[in-house]
Amino acid sequence: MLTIFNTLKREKQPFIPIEPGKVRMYVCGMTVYDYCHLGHARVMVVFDAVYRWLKRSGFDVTYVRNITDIDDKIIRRAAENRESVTALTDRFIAAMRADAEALGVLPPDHEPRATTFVPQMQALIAQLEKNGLAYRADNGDVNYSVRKFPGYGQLSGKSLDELNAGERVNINDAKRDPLDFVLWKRAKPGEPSWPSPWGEGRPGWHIECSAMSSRLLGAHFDIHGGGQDLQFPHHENEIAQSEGAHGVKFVNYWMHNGFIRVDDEKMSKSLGNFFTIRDVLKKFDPEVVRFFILRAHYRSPLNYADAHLTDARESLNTLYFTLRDVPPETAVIDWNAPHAARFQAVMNDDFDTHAAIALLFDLAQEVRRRRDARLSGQLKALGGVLGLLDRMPQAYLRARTGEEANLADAEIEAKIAQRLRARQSRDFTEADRLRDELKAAGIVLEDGADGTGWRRAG
RNA sequence: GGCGCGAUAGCAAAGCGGUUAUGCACCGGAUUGCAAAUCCGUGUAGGUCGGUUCGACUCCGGCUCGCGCCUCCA
Repeated sequence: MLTIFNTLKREKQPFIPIEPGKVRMYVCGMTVYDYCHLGHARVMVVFDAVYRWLKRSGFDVTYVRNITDIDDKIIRRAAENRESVTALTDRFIAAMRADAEALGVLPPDHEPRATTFVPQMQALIAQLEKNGLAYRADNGDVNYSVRKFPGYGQLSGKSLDELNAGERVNINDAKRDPLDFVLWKRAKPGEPSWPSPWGEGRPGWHIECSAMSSRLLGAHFDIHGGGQDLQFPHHENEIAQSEGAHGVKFVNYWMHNGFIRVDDEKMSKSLGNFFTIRDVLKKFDPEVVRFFILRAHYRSPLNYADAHLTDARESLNTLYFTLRDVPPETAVIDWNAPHAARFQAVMNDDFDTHAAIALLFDLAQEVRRRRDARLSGQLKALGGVLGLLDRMPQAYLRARTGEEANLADAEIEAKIAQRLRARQSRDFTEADRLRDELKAAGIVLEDGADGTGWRRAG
């Protein structure tokens, strides 16, 4: 039985799909005005693991991860770059997909772009207006009236009065309540805009997700995910919009992943302390990054540092050493076998990939001790459930990471052959010198019964 | 100011009212020409002060420190 920690209830609950056997899941994706950073990597990888596990559990899953391709920052960045909004967003969408693919993130079933759902957003705004929840402000914007929606604050556990008491709420005369948010923004000269009953303009950010989710998944669906920072106000606003317009419950299970941190602070664009995925991939194998993310609990904060990635790399190496030394026989999972049964139990406990990976290490040690090729197949297959250990061990261990200068395979083989001759004539000084020379170049040699193997230290 | 989360060994990071978490690093031994990988073995925990309990890292409360949200942010 699968349980999910539901942010709305602040506790783990048994997962009961709306329609038996089917899961409809929506995750807030990226605003595409720059390259994705590790925080974005975490959302993609965490919910990829959720998506994979739901499918593996036999559910027919429809997974939607949206793309915000119109907003203030996009418009500003396009102007700075002297390129069109479309050229900018197309470029960064392509980059995002390349990053996702590198990290082993499966494409969602739908990746809707906000700009292709403007009519649906307008229909939703019209419905909100009809339901008395939206009003036209003096500045030409259409705003949502949070006071008119009774459940406002249920997700974030905040009451409107508590929020209003806060010191940091912006004062905006056009809003009846400081927490009212924009549904439709009146166009400024030179900005992209769409005609509407409220004049030329563009959609507010929050309405995008309500429109895309209801169109692709229905007014009421199972799981909605995203980063913790979206809990308030974005997800709170989505609830207000969707429930306010459709009059039915919006989402059954809300899931939020923890932040990536740098020096114990949130990694974010506004703080400027972010590392892009592609920068990190210059130094580390993408599978190491995926492993690094999945071995933490998805709701915990995760500190980023090169030393921690190095730690993750050494750790993942151990699993690949096991697969290298005890080649897997078959990769079919026997879910009744002890490790697989426990793996299933921990994954069913709110997608505990951390515990699942700990189990992989228990299993790996047993594989090595018993040199059991069938058990090794279990290891590879269970890793595969998490999107790990899919490569041939040698390919992983010899993979060149990023841009670092490194010896060509042929040069390495030549040095090894040279060292072999030295060893055969028992010139160990020369042999060790050659080995040290390779080691300095990041190549580790391993003398075995059937010759000398090598790998990159990474 | 309001609301919420956390504090675990050298580092990273989990679950759990009583029984080895796990990984990396370290130390001793085996193996190896020496290494690498592997195996065997040892050690290092639970911020602080109280409470509940036969028993608390685990439950409750105070304190200290750190973090997040309240503003665009995954």
